[in-house]
Amino acid sequence: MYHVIRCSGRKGYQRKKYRQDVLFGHSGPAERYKYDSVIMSEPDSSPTTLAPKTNRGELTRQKILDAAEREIGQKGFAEASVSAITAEAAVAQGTFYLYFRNKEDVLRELVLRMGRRLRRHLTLAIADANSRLEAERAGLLAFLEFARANPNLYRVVEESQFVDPSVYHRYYDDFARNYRSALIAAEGTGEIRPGNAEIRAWALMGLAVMLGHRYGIWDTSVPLKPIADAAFDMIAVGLERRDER
Amino acid sequence: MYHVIRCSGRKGYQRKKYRQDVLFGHSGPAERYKYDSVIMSEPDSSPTTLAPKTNRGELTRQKILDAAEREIGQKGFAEASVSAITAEAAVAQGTFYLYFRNKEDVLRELVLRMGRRLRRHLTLAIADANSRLEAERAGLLAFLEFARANPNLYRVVEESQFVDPSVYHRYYDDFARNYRSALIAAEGTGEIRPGNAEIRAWALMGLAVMLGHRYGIWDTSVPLKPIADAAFDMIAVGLERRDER
DNA sequence: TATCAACATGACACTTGATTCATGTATCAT
DNA sequence: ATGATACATGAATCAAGTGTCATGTTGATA
Repeated sequence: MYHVIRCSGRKGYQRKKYRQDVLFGHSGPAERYKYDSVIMSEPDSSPTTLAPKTNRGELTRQKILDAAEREIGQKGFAEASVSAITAEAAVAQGTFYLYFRNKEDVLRELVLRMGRRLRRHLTLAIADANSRLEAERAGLLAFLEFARANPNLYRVVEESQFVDPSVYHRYYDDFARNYRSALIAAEGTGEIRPGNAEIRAWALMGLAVMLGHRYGIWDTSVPLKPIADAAFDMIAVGLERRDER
Repeated sequence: MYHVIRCSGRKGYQRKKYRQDVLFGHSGPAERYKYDSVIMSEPDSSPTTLAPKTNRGELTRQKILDAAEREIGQKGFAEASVSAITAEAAVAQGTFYLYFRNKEDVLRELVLRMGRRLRRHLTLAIADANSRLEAERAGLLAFLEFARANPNLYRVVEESQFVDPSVYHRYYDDFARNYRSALIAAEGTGEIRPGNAEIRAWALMGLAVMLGHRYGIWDTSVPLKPIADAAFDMIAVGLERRDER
């Protein structure tokens, strides 16, 4: 014996404001939702009630994530609606909220995904470089190739800057930290000239990001190898004319 | 003798979709709204009916633009509402639509404003450099200073990428073109090593943009001179260790 | 001081789309 | 089978703004 009334008494419906201060107004602990742990590691350990507990659930979650990557990557965060994402994923709207608290949440997750995939890609590409400079050249090329192959993820990361600056910063900070260490190590072995590794790391990232945008996303026709080589040449040798002698 | 009826018969209300294909669905000529002409020049010559025709109008327009710069710069495009902008500008909501067709329009205008101001700033900063490399160093520092002094405009430009990719591209393309010319000229005089000027230009812009974000916007406390110097050192001399003798 | 563009106002009609929730369906251990 | 738990559904709700328009107000010009 049950009631046939559907969706009548609402209750505390209250739209959350996107971004800024009171990001997730109510739940205190949710604030730390897996950031500190997962960003550098592989497996997903979610402390909230949102993580799927079965294989079926994980599959659905991935379907939604994939759909979101395409939708947000192509239309942008604002234009990509949850309904479009769920339609694309072939699940009901409500299913979305089984795995994500809101649209921001998927975006955050996608930034992490990008971080993991890119890191893996770069690690492989650099694996058999014999020097830092060689790694630099290979890494740059690999980055450009990754950008061209994953324009959606690429855009998602850039857009995260405006949706949740903190993930965006964390994303770059992570890469910067690693980069910096690598440069310092290379200084130590005398492979490169001593210099400010921190600033060099950010400068090199910026260089890669812009070229990735310009030649990976924007202009997808030109071959990437010459681009990487030309940029590498500047990085390695500098603009200054070397005196003949 | 007039009627007291207010706002009754609506009519063809029809929300426009932001961005993409049918950017401004109805009016054909509006499509070309001043892009080709104004982007590089100073004065505002607007072919539509939106341009103010009196001094009073121009003043109001500027008030709105200033308010929009702050609102969009701080809250981001999505969060910045037209009503908040007009409130900040101390004008009525309807006044907004006297000068701009929609929120996108102001953003576009702000990107142009950024372009003009930055160009002027850089031109002045570079004015008395005696070589391309000196100009490079001075320009980089000036850029970082500009970014730190104009965080709102800086963010607006970055966000334009997702609101109207074409203005964003035009913005960078303009700078790239100039930059490229300067590099080619410097090659000609033997001030710098020959190389791919196009790619160098984009690489250098990317480097500046990232450092501007990192040390101009994100971390506003560190002094900028050392940053510019360190980055310049890498640009000029390169990472490669120079063999002694 | 009459006239008329240009400028300004602000209430509100109208959409959009995020989020919730009452209800259903798989799946699996016992 | 039974029950429990996880997963899934999608119609309904409702806050948030955008863009419009009927009506005032300014101020320059004749």
